[in-house]
Amino acid sequence: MELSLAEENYLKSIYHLAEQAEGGVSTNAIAEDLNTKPASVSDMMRKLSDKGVIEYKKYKGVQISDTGKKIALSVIRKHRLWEVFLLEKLGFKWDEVHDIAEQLEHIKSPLLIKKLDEFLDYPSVDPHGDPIPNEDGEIKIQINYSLSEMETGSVGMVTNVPDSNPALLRHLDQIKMKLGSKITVKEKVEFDGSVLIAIGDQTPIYLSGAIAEKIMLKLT
Amino acid sequence: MELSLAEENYLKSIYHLAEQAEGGVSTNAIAEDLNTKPASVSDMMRKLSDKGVIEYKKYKGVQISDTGKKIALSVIRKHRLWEVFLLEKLGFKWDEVHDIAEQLEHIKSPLLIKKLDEFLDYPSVDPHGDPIPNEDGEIKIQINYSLSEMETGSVGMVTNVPDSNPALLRHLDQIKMKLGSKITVKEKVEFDGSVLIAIGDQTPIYLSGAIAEKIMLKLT
DNA sequence: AAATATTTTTAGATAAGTCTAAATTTATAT
DNA sequence: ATATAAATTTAGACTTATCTAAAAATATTT
Repeated sequence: MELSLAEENYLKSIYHLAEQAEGGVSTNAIAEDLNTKPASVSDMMRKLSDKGVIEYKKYKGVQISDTGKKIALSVIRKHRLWEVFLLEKLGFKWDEVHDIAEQLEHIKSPLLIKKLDEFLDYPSVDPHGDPIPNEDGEIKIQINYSLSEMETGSVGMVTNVPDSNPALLRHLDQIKMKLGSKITVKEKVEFDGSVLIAIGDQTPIYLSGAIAEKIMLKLT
Repeated sequence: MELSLAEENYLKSIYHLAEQAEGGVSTNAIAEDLNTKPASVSDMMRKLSDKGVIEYKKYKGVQISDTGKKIALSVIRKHRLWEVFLLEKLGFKWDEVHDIAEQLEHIKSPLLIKKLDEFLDYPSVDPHGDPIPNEDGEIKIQINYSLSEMETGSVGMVTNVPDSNPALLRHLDQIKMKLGSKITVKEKVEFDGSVLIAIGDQTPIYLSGAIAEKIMLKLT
C-alpha cells in the first residue's frame, strides 16, 4: 500500500504517541505533535481508518493497526538509517541530522534502503541510540534507565537520548557526551534533582535534572 | 526563493528543453516531457512567470530567466551528485539510479549537498557523463560527438549517454561499455547506419544506428 | 486568402491537505 | 445532577496541482 507523505507522517506520530501513553491516542496530542489543528487530524483519521491502518471511533481516540504499525516502523527504519548515514558518512553533528532525515525517510525505494543498510554495515541503533527496526518491522527493546533515576556510584553506558531538541544535543556535544560514553554517577543533589557525573575519564560535571532525565543508560 | 516540488520539476524540464531546441519552449513539449496535459502547463506557466523564474507570453512559448536557470541548475546539481552517490557508494547499476535521484534531488538542505559533494570527492561528471554544475550554477561544456557521426578509424572516449532509458543502459552494461571506455570505430554500415566498434581491447561488435546516436564521445 | 488543422488558453471540476468557526460530545466541577 | 469547560467533529472555505471540454489564437494547406 502506498501512503502519501502526509499520511506517513500521521502514522509515525500515532505510533510514537502510542508508545508512550497507553490507551488510545487523542486528536489533540496528534495535532500538537504535527503542528497542525485538531480539525485537520479528525479529517485524516477518517481517511487512515478507511485505509485500515488505524482503528478509529469518533471521540474515542485512535489505535494503530498491525498494517499501520508495519508501515510506521518501515518509515522509522528509513529515518534512523539515514541518520546513521548523515552522522557517520557525511560528518553531520548529532543535532543537525533530524530535520534532513525527516525528508529522506519518505524516499520510495526498497532497494535503496537495502543497499544503504548494507553500506552502513547493518547498524542496530541510530545516532540517538534508538534501535533500528529490521526489514520485517521487528525492533529490539532494551531496558534503559534514565540518568535521573540512577543511584550514586552506579555506572552505565549512554544508549539513547529520546529527544531531538537541538539545544540539548548541542550541549551534549559540548560536554563530549556521545552514545556509548561511560557515565559514573558521583553525587545526586536532592534539592533540584541535578547530578554530578563523570563522562569516561573526564573531570566530573553537574547536569540539571531536566537534562539527566533525557539521557538513557544501560547498566554496566 | 522556495519552489514546490512540482515547480522545480517544471523548471528543470524547461531548462533541458531549452538546451536542445533554440527559441522558446512550447507548452506541448513541456506537457509531453512531464507526462501532463497542456492545460496544466498553461496554468503553471502563469505561476512561474509571476514568480519571475520564466519569461512567458501567451501563445509564444517560454524562456527561462536567470533566476530560473540558477534554480534549475541547483536541482540538476543535486540530481547528478545523488546519481554519483548511488552508483559509486551504494553499488547501483547505471540504469537504476535515475528514478531514485529524481526523488532525492528535491531534498532541501544546502549543507547536505555540500557535505555530499565533499564525501564524493567533488566529482565533475555524473554516471551518464553529464557535467555537474558547481554551487554557483556554473557548468562546464565539453565538445562531444555522437558515435554515429564519427568516421571509420577514429578513436574516442565515452563521456556521456544523454538518455536514461533503462533498456539502453542495460544493454550498454551488457556489452561492458562504461564512461571512460575507449572506442575505436572499425566500420560504418551505410545501409542502416550501424557501426562496428571495439570497446577497449574487446572483440569488435556491431551497434545499431539508434544506439550509436545515443553515445557521446570526446576524441582522443 | 480562406479553410482547416494544430496549438494553446480558459473555464469549470476534482482531490489532497489544510484552515477557521460553529456545533456536538465528553469530562469536570460545583 | 446540572453547569461549565475541554476535546472533538462537522461545515464550509482556501490552495496546489491536476484534469476534461470548449474557446481562442496561431499555423498550415489548398
